[in-house]
Amino acid sequence: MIVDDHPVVRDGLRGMFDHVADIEVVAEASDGFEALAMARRARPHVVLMDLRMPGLDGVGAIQRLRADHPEIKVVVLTTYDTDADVARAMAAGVAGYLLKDAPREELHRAVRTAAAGGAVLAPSVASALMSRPTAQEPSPRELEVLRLVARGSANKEIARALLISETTVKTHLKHVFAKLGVDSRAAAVVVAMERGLI
Amino acid sequence: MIVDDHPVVRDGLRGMFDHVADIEVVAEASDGFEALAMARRARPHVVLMDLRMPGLDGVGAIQRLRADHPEIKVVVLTTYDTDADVARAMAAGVAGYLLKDAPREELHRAVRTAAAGGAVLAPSVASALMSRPTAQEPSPRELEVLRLVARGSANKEIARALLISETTVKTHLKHVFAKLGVDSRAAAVVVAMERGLI
DNA sequence: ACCGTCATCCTCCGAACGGGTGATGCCGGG
DNA sequence: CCCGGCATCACCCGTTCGGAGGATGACGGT
Repeated sequence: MIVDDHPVVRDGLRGMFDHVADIEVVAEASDGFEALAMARRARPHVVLMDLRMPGLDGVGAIQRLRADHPEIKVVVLTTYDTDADVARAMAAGVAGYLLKDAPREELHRAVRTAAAGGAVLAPSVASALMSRPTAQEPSPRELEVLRLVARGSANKEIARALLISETTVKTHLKHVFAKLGVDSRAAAVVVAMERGLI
Repeated sequence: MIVDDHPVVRDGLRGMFDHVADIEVVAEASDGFEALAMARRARPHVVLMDLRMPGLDGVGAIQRLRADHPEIKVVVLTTYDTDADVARAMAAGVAGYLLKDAPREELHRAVRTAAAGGAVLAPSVASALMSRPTAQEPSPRELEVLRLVARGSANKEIARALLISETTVKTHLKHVFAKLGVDSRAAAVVVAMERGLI
């Protein structure tokens, strides 16, 4: 099954599997909700899933999909390989993570490997997983503060918005700085954006 | 002609025009340089061009393409509609700007319109163009300062790095804030990243 | 029962930031 | 020729940040 919100990509993928004997495209969906509904009926062995989609996004869809149908293998096929995307996909339990610049042979191989119970990772994704031994993720509350910082809010404003004291805001930010390895709010929002945290 | 670095997208686009009588895909390219070489031989009427590509990117390719073959119409087909992307594409003289979530009918229509000398804009792109009457772009020097801010540098460090006084750095930043409509360095880097300025 | 994480709060303080006002020189377009 | 944008610099001043200490309670897992 193919899940992607771009008609162009869906057509391209279907075409790539058109003349492949051992792979059949049994369904297509353009967002997460549609994917769940289609999977229930079509019962695919493997799902090729984009991550960034309107409505229910890829990670949410994967979580529900794997809860409903643990036997279905999910291979992520996306444009981005940011730490946050990769980490969330891995946590959701995917069988593969490929980038959209992959050639058709790699896609064929990935689907077969996944169907056989194996795992497939794009090279850049593999290295992204390696290069984060101490990847400290900010807590939900810390991210909330960070998002307001990204909007240009001062600590005092953030305190008012979140109904906490300014001291607490500063404490949260101190922890965020430590976890992101920076020492200023400007650098923090840049790192957070690059990692897809906000 | 189709220009996109993703094989999946190229296949999808070719498939979309496969059974369309009045449109023929005469060439494909996976980056800007290849696009220039192919255009010279294939002489397409219309080029569907992605913007973000390895090597020579879309805007650079469009500029050279229009210099060499002014009669060729270029329609941008990309995932993003950031101000900077749209503005640069428009400045390069494109006949259309569509997003990759466009349905096939819209693509057909766009190619026909472009071939006939018309212009096609995705709705969100049109509104992006509208919503910037006073879109003040920071000057090169100001962007240089902003990039260092995004690295987390303090004004004093920026001054040392650029061999200017701290006062000058603050002046540049003051102007950047005014142009971006923000009042803090954190918000400035966010806006700059969203607009593709840094 | 204990330890780590999260979330909340406090004080003190120097450095950094952002706003205001003003000035100089250069350049290019009207 | 003059005006506006750019780049450079100065001084003042109030506010904000970020660092360095600490502290408390709640929760969840070992």
